Amino acid sequence: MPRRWMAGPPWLYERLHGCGYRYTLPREAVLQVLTQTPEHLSAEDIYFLVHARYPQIGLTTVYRTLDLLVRMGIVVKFDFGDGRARFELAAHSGGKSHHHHLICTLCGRVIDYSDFLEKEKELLQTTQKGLSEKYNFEITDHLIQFYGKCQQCKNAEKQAERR
Amino acid sequence: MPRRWMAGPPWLYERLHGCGYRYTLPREAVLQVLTQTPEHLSAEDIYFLVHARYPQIGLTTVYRTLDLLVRMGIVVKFDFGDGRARFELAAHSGGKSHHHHLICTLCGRVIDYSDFLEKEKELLQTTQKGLSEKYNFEITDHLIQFYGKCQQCKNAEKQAERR
DNA sequence: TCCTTATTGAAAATAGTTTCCATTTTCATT
DNA sequence: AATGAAAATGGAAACTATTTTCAATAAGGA
Ligand SMILES: [Mn+2]
Ligand SMILES: [Mn+2]
Ligand SMILES: [Zn+2]
Ligand SMILES: [Zn+2]
Repeated sequence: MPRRWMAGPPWLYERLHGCGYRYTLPREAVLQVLTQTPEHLSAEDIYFLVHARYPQIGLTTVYRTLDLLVRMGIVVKFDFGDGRARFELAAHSGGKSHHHHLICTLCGRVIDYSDFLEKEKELLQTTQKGLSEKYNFEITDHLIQFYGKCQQCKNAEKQAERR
Repeated sequence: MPRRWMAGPPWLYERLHGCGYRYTLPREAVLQVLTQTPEHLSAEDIYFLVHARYPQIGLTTVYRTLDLLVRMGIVVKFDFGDGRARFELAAHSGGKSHHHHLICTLCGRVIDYSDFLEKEKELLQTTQKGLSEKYNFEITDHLIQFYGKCQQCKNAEKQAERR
């Protein structure tokens, strides 16, 4: 494995070492892919992109690396309901800032949105406070997703009707 | 297969026939299990419960039946992130009324809650309207879930610390 | 009752992810 | 720079929830 020291973001080395982990090429490569694409990549997507430059890196290691990065809070894992996990760089690690997702149930397209976050935050605070009091449940995370039909699929549907 | 006609709710027969489907023992049995347990059962859970009374009914059929009931809107399918789907009777079919879920990330326990629904509805309406205008996305469904630590797991944690 | 067709059950297939384990690599210590 | 203990890797095999296949069976209209 070629040793190209610290071609990745400098904080990665610090971050890994701070947690007692080692700085390795697969970790750098996976993070690089996540940094360069704003899309919601699956483990396999990431594997292909990593593999294009570093053919020796295996799918297993990509899975392991993603798991590590998620546990370290550098990467966020999503489930859009199509049976494969999706990964996105966390906001504070250079990813897109706080947002939620619109998911087309017809074509699987995912749209990031960050409108109405103030209103959302309001609900979340009220709800979190109320629920933690009522159920003594300590809320650490939340998931808000909208499902529906995207513009493209609506158009395609109209086309089909017209014929 | 013993024929015990319509031991299930009378509307099931109508509902199935209305859609061109047949009234069968597996369909009745699966629905019965879902009616009798308010929990969030997996397909396998349901299979075991169905199987206890009707050993000839197979897991495949349980999956198929659940899929059918979900498509008909009689049953709702959830994903709590543990890799297996969960099923719950839809509100208008005799299930619990509209609610969301608190999920303990330590023990997997799921708590139903239906507080703050007014505030939630408010957010949903604002968001749905705004997003459908901005992205021309037609929202048909939403998912709101909270993750965290349940009371029992918090207590267990304290116990562990104390020793 | 008869006949068409939907439904079923068992086995095999699928697909994403995880585990196993022998080999390689990292990096703190010499 | 060399050493060595521990961490990390990659490929194969295992795992697990779910789906597909297909021959046999059952539902229900005629
Ligand atoms: Mn996103
Ligand atoms: Mn519920
Ligand atoms: Zn679409
Ligand atoms: Zn718990």
